[in-house]
Amino acid sequence: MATRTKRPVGRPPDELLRARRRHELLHAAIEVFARQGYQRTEVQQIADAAGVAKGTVYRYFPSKEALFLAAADYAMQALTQCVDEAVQAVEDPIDRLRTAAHAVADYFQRYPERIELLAQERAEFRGEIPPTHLIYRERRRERFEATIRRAIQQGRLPQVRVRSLANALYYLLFGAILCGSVERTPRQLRKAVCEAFDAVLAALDRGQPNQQPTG
Amino acid sequence: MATRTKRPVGRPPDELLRARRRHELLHAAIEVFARQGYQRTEVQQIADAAGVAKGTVYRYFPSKEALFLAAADYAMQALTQCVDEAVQAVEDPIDRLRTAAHAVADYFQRYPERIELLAQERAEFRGEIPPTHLIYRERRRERFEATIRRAIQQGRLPQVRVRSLANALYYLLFGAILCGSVERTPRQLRKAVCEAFDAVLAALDRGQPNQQPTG
Amino acid sequence: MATRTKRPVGRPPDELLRARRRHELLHAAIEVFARQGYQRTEVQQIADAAGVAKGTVYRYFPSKEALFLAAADYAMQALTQCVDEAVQAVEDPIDRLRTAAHAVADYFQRYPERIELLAQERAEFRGEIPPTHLIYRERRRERFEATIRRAIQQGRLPQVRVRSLANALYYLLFGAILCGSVERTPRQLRKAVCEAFDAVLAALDRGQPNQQPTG
Amino acid sequence: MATRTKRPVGRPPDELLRARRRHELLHAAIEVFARQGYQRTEVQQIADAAGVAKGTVYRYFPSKEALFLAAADYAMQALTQCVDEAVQAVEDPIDRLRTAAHAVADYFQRYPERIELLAQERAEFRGEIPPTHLIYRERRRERFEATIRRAIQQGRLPQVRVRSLANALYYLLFGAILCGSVERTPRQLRKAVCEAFDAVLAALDRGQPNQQPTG
DNA sequence: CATGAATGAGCCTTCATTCAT
DNA sequence: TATGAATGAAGGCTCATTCAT
Repeated sequence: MATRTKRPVGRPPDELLRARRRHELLHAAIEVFARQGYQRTEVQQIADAAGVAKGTVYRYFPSKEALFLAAADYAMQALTQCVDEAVQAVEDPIDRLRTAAHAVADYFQRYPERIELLAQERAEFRGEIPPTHLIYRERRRERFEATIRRAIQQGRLPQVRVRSLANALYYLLFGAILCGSVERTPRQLRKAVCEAFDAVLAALDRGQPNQQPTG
Repeated sequence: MATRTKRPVGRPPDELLRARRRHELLHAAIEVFARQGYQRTEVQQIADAAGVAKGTVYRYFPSKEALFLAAADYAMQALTQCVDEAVQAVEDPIDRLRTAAHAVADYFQRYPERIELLAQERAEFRGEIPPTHLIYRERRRERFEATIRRAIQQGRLPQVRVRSLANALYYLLFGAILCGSVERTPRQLRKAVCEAFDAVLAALDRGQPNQQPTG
Repeated sequence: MATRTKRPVGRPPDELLRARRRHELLHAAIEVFARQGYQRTEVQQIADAAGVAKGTVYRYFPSKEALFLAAADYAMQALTQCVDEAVQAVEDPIDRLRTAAHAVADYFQRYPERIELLAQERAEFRGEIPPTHLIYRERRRERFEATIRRAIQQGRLPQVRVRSLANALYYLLFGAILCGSVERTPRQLRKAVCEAFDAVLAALDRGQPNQQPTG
Repeated sequence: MATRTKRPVGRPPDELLRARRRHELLHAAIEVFARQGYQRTEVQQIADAAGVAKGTVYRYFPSKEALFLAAADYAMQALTQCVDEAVQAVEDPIDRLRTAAHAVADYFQRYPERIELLAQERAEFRGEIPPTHLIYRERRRERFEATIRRAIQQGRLPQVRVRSLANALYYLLFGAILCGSVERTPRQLRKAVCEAFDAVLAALDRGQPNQQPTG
């Protein structure tokens, strides 16, 4: 009944507006969740930060929890993208590893709050959902291990199990980010992460000198 | 009202009782906080787990927060002790490092819940207090770096900055514990942590083969 | 934006459209309010049921409350009409009473949800407005009591106060509808209402057998 | 662990206190729910009326809904008791019926608000739970129908189906209470209910004059 | 000292209503 | 005129903390 012309032929403007606002909300959420923690954050504060009414938040995300997880996912996706771009043109496997690590360090120097999202996610939702960062790790694992395998084949890295070494480097990076962000400025964080990673990489590397210090 | 244990003339038993109950409360707190997370845990649940009334909890700890921090501190202290004991008799520096790492892995295999305490502490109280584990790290840093320095002097580890290498190994261990505990049994966790650490250590090590596999 | 039915020169069609839509909204409202209750019903649901946008509802009714009351009134008006039509040609006073009661039963067998409207109206708006059904009762009271008076004069009903008997029969019918609708199918409801009313009527009736069982 | 002497031997005081407060809460709930309706009532208002904090309400009833239903049940139980007591010593079946109806009228003259509870219950929770008053009706049905059967056997009531007549009288009473409470004082309500019931009873009654007007 | 009933601030979520397009 | 995105007041329920017994 009733002949309603829903969504006037071309609908982009609506969709775009909606996407933009969703984006704004995510950014506001990252900012506030990161600064105050999940539990200490009121949805009203995020609404304020985004310049909308509280009810509007719920038009875009069904719950505070969903908003948080979307924010965490957004942050991890952005990180992944940064790393992918940085690594893209790098051929030498050892360089690739270092470049990737430095891209991570750069990212968190630029968005230091987002580290907290990882920590929050783990603490609040452990058990219910697998941490976002581990999901993204799995998606990249194949490529990551291939790089390491190549480095070993080229005699650049010692002959240890690829999986173990890949895990170790991931753990090192992850631990450095989490620990390093405590009582450090973003700049110091970046330095600490790079130094730790580079130290191990340098120590592991045997030969063919084609690594230039980055940063 | 009938059989009430009125304070017996000598005070000591009271002191002992109080210490014992505090101990029980800490264990109950670790157990429940670790299983459910700080925010999702009600003080009543800890009281139940400890077999006391809720009010009693507040006779031993001024607040839920203080109880949590005391529990986290307790867990870290126990970990420190385990590592100290394990490392005590080991002379060879590389062995010392591996032994320490394995002691950490053993500890968290035995008390896997306690990993959550670290994560919770970071997420909930970041900014207000420095994480317990970093405090304990600082206390042991001197000794830790001394071990590494010795290994380098003996030519067992490559010549990179001690501080950087020490940090890197700490980050690696910390990251392995935190990441490794997700979707793994305590046994698998231990294996993953040891493998990652050993892989790096083996890769770093130059020479004098005196490492026996532990565990 | 392309094919928009701009107000055609003569206004009538618009008026008709408006009336039709108002009608559709009332039906949708009856349906949804009856099924879910006033408070549990969202205006959006009625808009959906009517196939219009939520804002449109407010172009026809100033508030949710007004919409509900209009719906209840509509239902009672339809009932009144049914009863009036059924009773129109019936001469014998006892038959008129029975016919009226059966018309009510028929109506609610056909629109069982509408019983809920009566219940809802009473519960939600008591005190603010007199229940619709009592308003309609007052309008018909004169005629109703005249019928009873006639039956008494004809010696068909015992000599009790007309007002009391009229009230009693109304209460009986009203109570039967409200109670009878619980855990009964519409068909069973009709049967229960008719049986109860007929039983009393038969018990009251003295003589001149001209009642045929209806339904 | 910990040898706690829970509930000091005799526990009456606690239990009594709890029962008393539960009682107070029920009365406050009846009062406020009846005056304002279920939805328009805030739990805080009931807490205020009972002189306790909001949290305390939730120590006695798990939810607003449960509180309401408990209140409705309480009111119906009290009604049942009043009727039982009034009817107890009455032998003559017609008298029993009238006495019961008058007891109901008396009860609602005394507690006119409680009528609203019945209306509210029906409106808010229809479908989820059977109305309290119908549950209590079922429990008394056997006795009620026995009385009517006896009256018929004694030739005091006409020979119509017992079940139908019992239902009819119940509906009449129920309808009278619900309709009669609108725009009437408690005193007028009582009068209207009694008159309507007595009118039908008088009209039905054949013979043996042993009914004295009550009230 | 231990208890656990009472407290009340706090917060997520809903949804009637508005209004720019 | 119809739309539906935005608004923000409202309220049920939780739970850390207190304190009379």
